Amino acid sequence: MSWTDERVETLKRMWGEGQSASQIAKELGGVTRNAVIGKVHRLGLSNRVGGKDEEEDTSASAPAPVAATASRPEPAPPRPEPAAPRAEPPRPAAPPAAAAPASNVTPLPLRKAIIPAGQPLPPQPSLNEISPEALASVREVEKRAKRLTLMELTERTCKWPIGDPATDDFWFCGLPSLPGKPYCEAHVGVAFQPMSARRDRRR
DNA sequence: CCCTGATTCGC
DNA sequence: GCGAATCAGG
Repeated sequence: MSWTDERVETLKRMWGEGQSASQIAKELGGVTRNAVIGKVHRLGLSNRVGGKDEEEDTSASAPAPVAATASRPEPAPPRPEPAAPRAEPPRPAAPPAAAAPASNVTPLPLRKAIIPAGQPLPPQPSLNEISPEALASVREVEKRAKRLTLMELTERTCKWPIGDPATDDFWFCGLPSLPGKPYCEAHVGVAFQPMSARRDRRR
């Protein structure tokens, strides 16, 4: 893989959005995060500093403290080039157990899901299908959930959706997921149930 | 351990 | 220019 203009553009965009090098590498494919970081540096956009050239200070000149990975300034997106074909359609936010019962069937061939997850997100099981023990456990765990957003999920974070997707009261568990599983221990318990267990519990 | 970016240096 | 290896940290 080489750094085509398109790939560089994606790199710049994602880096500007505050995406991590590894996330960018996954998106691009064919490169490691090291390659991304290396390219970022070569492009000279490693640090988003306000001023231009910034030389080192040999003496004690209190420089403005630079926030590392914090604050995403996200200034007014300079949407220039009126002729540039933006081949990037609106990124469809993958609705897990979301609403939108409309005629589903995503028309867009969304290339790669935003969620770096392997498995699709299953619907929330009905409460009456969950064992009381597991339910209690889950509720306890959800108090400690890290409340991650979609973008913060990784292969090793629990992707169990919590809350109402239609409102702001929605996030993902985010606790450490079991190896090879998309959920943490507690949520695996309610996500993967033996058929027999579900039958017995059904009315 | 998981992750992050930064730097070096052989290619 | 490229990026794996390595470093330094959270």
